[in-house]
Amino acid sequence: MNPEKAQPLLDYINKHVPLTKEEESALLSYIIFRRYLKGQYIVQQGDICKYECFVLSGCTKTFYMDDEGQEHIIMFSIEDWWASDMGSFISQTPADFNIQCLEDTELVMFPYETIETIYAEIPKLERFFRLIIERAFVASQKRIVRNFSLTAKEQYLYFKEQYPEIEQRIPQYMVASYLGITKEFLSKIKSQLALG
Amino acid sequence: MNPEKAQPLLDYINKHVPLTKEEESALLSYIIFRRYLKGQYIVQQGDICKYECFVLSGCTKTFYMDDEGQEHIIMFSIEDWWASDMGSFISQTPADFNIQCLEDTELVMFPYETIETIYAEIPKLERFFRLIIERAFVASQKRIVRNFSLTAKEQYLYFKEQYPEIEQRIPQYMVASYLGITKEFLSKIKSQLALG
DNA sequence: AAATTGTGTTAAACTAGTTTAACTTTTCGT
DNA sequence: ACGAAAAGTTAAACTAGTTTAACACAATTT
Repeated sequence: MNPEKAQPLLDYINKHVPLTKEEESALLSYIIFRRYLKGQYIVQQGDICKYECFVLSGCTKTFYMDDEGQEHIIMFSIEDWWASDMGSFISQTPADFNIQCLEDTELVMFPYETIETIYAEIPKLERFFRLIIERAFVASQKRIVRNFSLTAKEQYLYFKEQYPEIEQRIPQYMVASYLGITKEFLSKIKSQLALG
Repeated sequence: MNPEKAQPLLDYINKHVPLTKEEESALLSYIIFRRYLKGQYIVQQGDICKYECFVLSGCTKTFYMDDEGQEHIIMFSIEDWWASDMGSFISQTPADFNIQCLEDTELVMFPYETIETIYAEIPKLERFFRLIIERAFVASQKRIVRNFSLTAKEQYLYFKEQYPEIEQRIPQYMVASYLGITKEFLSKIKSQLALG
């Protein structure tokens, strides 16, 4: 892939595991640049997730539809974040999640067919992925803790504080879905906060 | 550490990444065997978590105390599972969680001071930890999904089905805490299930 | 400029799960 | 075997968050 486009990814990787020029160009030969339009799906529930995606620009939501047709947003991904259904990717089984673009989005895609080659040829990247998945796991556990111990209002305030950029870029009903509450209740919370 | 005691760990690792005899004995020189009694703490909230622990026998609970002094159980660990506060371990910051033994428990402990040496000397183990953390992350995400979309009764039935061994070994109020509901409500759910 | 679609608000009726409190049963140390 | 402590049950009053439904206000499309 085009080395210029890949710079934000290389910068991100180099923060965790410094790569040589040779390793960088080896990596570039195994990954793919791709552009999606707002509304397009990167992964659809039931499909096999064939890529782990690093977001260069734009914004995606990862969500699933429950049996009643209700959408539940699991995460948003913006610049320098990852987007994939990891359960589907690592075991090549049908995806639980949809990943859809909320803006025009540019991605670097790590294909499943080349990921083992990448690990074998550039062992530092096996370390890199261990490090970022460790952090993702810790973040996921902390989210479970918040679900248990915070009220909806507290969770909303936490979201605002942690992801102020994201709140600006997405409609409020998606924030509600991410927090696991109804849009009506989030509206109520916001009007309470506006007064007090 | 004593190779005989370590066999369940080696079997577990070999399922993911087959090790040579040399690699096995190198690993054994870096890890520690330890026994804890029922009630003892392996990690205390606020301390630095210095070990990642593999459970050889026994059972632990990982939990935290909220501001109101309420205990919230995050996970149980039995034979062939891991127990640690990964957030604390990987960045050597104060632990969010307590880990306490619910039975007399035997562990293999991977010390923070030797973990980088282990990765450097036995690169397969960097792969091994990547693989198990990937799975842990996927499991954690699935738990978030269940929290969002299942009722308390459904979550209880899921727990029973997934971890029938654990339910036999721990008091019911701890199951309630793990599910994020009160013991009184779990009691009600069970009596409903006993009828219908 | 009108019409449609997507997004946000308000309020009343409702429900899943909590709180409190009194009670029963089981487990455990001596 | 006994008493104390830990674990589990029941039920009534309560509350955080849902549902439904009607309305308001953009933003796009025609």
